[in-house]
Parts: sequence; structure tokens; C-alpha cells
Amino acid sequence: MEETKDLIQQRREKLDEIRKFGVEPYPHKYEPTHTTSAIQRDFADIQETSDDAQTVRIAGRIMTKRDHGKSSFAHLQDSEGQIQIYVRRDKIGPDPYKIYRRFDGGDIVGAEGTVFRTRTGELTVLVDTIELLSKSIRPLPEKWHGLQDKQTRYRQRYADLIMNPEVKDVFVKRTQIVQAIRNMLNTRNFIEVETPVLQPIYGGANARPFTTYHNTLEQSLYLRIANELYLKRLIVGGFDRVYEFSRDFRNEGMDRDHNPEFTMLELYQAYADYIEIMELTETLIAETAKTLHGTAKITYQEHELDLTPPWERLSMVDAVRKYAGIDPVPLSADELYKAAVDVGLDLVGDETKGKIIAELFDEYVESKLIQPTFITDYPIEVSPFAKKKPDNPQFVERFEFFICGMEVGNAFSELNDPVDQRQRFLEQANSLEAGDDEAFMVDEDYLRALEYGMPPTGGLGIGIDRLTMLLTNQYSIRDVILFPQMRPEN
RNA sequence: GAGCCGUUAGCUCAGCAGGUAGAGCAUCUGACUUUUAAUCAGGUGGUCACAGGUUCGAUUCCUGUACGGCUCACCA
Repeated sequence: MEETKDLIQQRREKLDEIRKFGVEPYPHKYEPTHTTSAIQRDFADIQETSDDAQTVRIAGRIMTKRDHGKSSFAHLQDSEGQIQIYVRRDKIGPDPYKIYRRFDGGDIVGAEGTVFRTRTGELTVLVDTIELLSKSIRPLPEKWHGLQDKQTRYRQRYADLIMNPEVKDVFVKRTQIVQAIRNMLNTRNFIEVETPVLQPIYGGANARPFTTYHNTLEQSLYLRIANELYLKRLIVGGFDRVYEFSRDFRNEGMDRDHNPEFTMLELYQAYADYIEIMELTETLIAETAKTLHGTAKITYQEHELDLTPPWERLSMVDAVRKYAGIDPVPLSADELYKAAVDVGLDLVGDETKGKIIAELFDEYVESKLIQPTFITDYPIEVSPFAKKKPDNPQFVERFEFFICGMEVGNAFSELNDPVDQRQRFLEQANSLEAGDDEAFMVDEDYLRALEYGMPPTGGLGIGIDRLTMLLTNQYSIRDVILFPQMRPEN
């Protein structure tokens, strides 16, 4: 980049000078004996320098450097933390010290020495030898304020991770969340599988897809918006418990809790219904929180949350009654329409009763659900893959769960009646024809699978990014995705 | 897509009722062998996001564009 040419030029000159000393600035390997945190742990009791001091070898990035003439202090940072090193000319020799003087903040070095504690009490490695492992020619951000600019932090996540250790911590936790869930599912005899990202027919959710093209097949393909229909094919095939952490892609807006590509855990369990899945859900999430924090009570922004099961369960109709002040049950579609418009809902006029209930819920209920809450029994119109309730075919056995006003997951008793499913597909196809660009087409192969017979099955999807936001107290989805989607810089 | 805000040195930020810019840190030179935001002395570094307009003169005022942030809309 042109703007830092001068500083980069300076460092390239140092690079040349280092080479003139016969030192290769980009050697091939180094063998550390300790990480910084291992030293902090193993030498916690040490007082001063001792003659039988154990030699350690560490490797890391120089974060600060304080030269004092013939000696110098610096902090090295590795993947686990930082440790101070103390470099003395009379220890390492005059020529190595000249080379060391050309090291900069950002350089990656290996150092061997003994551990002691300085006058001010900081555990420090007194260096016997130090060598350059990789010369940095681009200056790091300032040490005190670090890197603040969000744009730079998202675009140059590497610089963000170097400068802001708490960022790295979030992503370590993200991995731990996935790992905790994986362990629990494996223990429960679920099998982790992989299904196509490139799909000839997209489905399993209402969303606009990304489209791509396969040259050899000479056909359009879609990046999956969900993997639901593939996992259920596997249930048909006899995998009774399957799951996948699925990177899904939706060609829609971006905001605090939407990124065009995101990760969804989907799982399917044969012979379970949505009530059983509800129990699994609250257990999975509470246990994940415990693995991470040792407790199911967490803080998210200004809210204190208790994820301990059982969570509140509220039917969508009850929720609308409670929060929107409208009881949809006794009302006709027309009456409900009028009531909804009266409270300020913006409707076109051709909505069905179920659609209006769902709209009322989205508008007046969702944001009020702070503590973890299951909302159950959705209108059939908005749930094309869920089984009808036996006692009321206008509603389905479905739940979503909300925490801090955010939808985190979605589940249902899976529709396994192939005739009913075909009918639901046809309704979607009609909507698509009519211009609903989030509806989807008939998936004949999926119907064929159902025709072979799918056991009664409960299915669940959990937004891993949003769950990570909650469990790591991050305000934006961009802070739990390493490389969030951004417009090009230029 | 709309509204508001932002973009000034490598980083973090000031500044200007219009008169072509400052600080701290980083960097460079010198001093300094237990410092830690090291210290002391001196220096370098800027197309003030980009393009137009108003003006004798614009980094400053106006308009547009780009990128970002927040809110809303859209959206699971």
C-alpha cells in the first residue's frame, strides 16, 4: 500500500542490513520448548535468578520493545499470551546485539534463555540467544489504543487478532461451543454428516438463494439456503440420528444478526416429536453455556439470562394474546385483519388468518422475548415442512426459540406424509409463480424419498452465529464471524 | 433501500466564524545494562476519503460518490 511506503521502506532496509550480517530473516523452523502461558504457569513461584535455572525456548511476535543502550526489554506474544524478555549485549554478544537492534515490533523471533523475575516483579526470560524467525515490514497499530477502527478490524482480521486478544478469545469460544454441541450429540448416538452445498434445487427454508453455474454440467446450481431436505433423505435412508453444522447462504440483507453466509446446526432424530426436541434443545444450550462459563446464567448486553431448563413455553396464539393484546382464536380472518390494522400492523389485505397471526407475532412479540422462550404451534401457512397438529389442522407442531428478542432456533415434528408434502410444495410453487421470491419449487426427489416412507421424526435448526453472540456477549454477528462480508475496499 | 453520524500522519485522536494542519504513540538520530504507556534531547512523516461547486482563497461551507458505523425497512 502506498500510504505506508516510507515505514515499509525503512523496514526493508533493515531487512537488507540483517541479511548483510549473514542472517536469513525467514528461516524454516524453530522448536520452542514452552509457550508463554506454560512459563507463566511453571515458573509462577520463582523469585530471582538462580544458577540452576532451566533453559526455555519460546517463539512469538515482538509487541513492544524498550531499548536501553546496551540492554533491552521486549514483550513477546504467542498464541496463548505474552511474556517479557530481557536482552543484554554482554549476554548475547556484540554482533547479535547489533542484529537485535534492527528488530522491530511485529517481528517474529525465537529466544532461548532462563526465567527470572525483575525488580518490579515481572516474570521475564533473560535471553542467551535470540533469532529472527520472520521479519515484519508493515508496522503494527499503536500499542496503547490498539486497533479500534471497525472497518480495518473486519477487513484485516489478522491485525485485529494480533492487537486485540479478547477478539481471539471470542473465536476460541465459538469453537468450544461447536465442540460442546458435537460432543453431546455424539454421546447421544447422532452421526455427523456432510451434504451438498451446491444444490440443483434449493429448499428447506424461505429465502432467496445465491445462484452459480456448473460449466461441465451446463446447469445452474444454488448455494444451499438450508440442508434440511438432504438430512431428511438420510433419515429415510436409515440414519436415525444425523446432524450437520451447515454453512448456509442467503441472498438477503445484512445487519446486526444477518450475514449472507452463516452456520446452522441442523439435526434430525427419528421417532421423536417436537416436544422431545424441545427438551433436547434446552439441554444442549444450557449445557453448552455451562461448558463455557460453568453456569447457565449468563449476561448478554444489559440482560441477565437464565438458560436453565425448563424454558417458558407459549403457543404463538397465546403469545399474540399476551403481548399484542389480540385474541385471534374467536376472530374470523376479516375480523383479525381489522384488529391487526387497528393496532398499526401494515398488511396488504389478502393475508390468511394464519399469516396475520405470524405477522402480529413478528411485529409485537418477538422483540419482547428476552428470557429463553419456546414459541409453539405455528400457522400452517408459514410452515411447509411441519406436521399438522392432530386436533387443529390450521396449526403445526413447530417451535422456535427466542433469547434477547433474537430467533435462535427452529424445530418441528417433520412432515412425513408424502401426499400432504406434495400439496405444501405446490402451494410454495404457486407463491413462487405469483412473485414471492422467497418461496421455493417442488423437489420431486425429496417427495420420492418420502414416498419410500420416513419415520416420524423431530428436527431442529440452531443458528450457531447467534448462539455464539449470546454466549460470548457480542453485539453484532460480525464480531463472531472471522471474516464478515464486506464491500470491496476500492 | 431510507435517515443520522463518521472518514485528518502507520495507529489513536484534536483542529479550522474559510487563510493549504497539530498532539500522543510508532518511526529515525544521539544518550542510557532491571524497563514496562521506559526516560531525556533532536528530527522525518499529510493529495485532511474521492469528485465537483461557492470563494481572492476550501481540510473547514454546499452537492454528489465511495467505504464504514448506528437506527429503521427488508429478512429467519
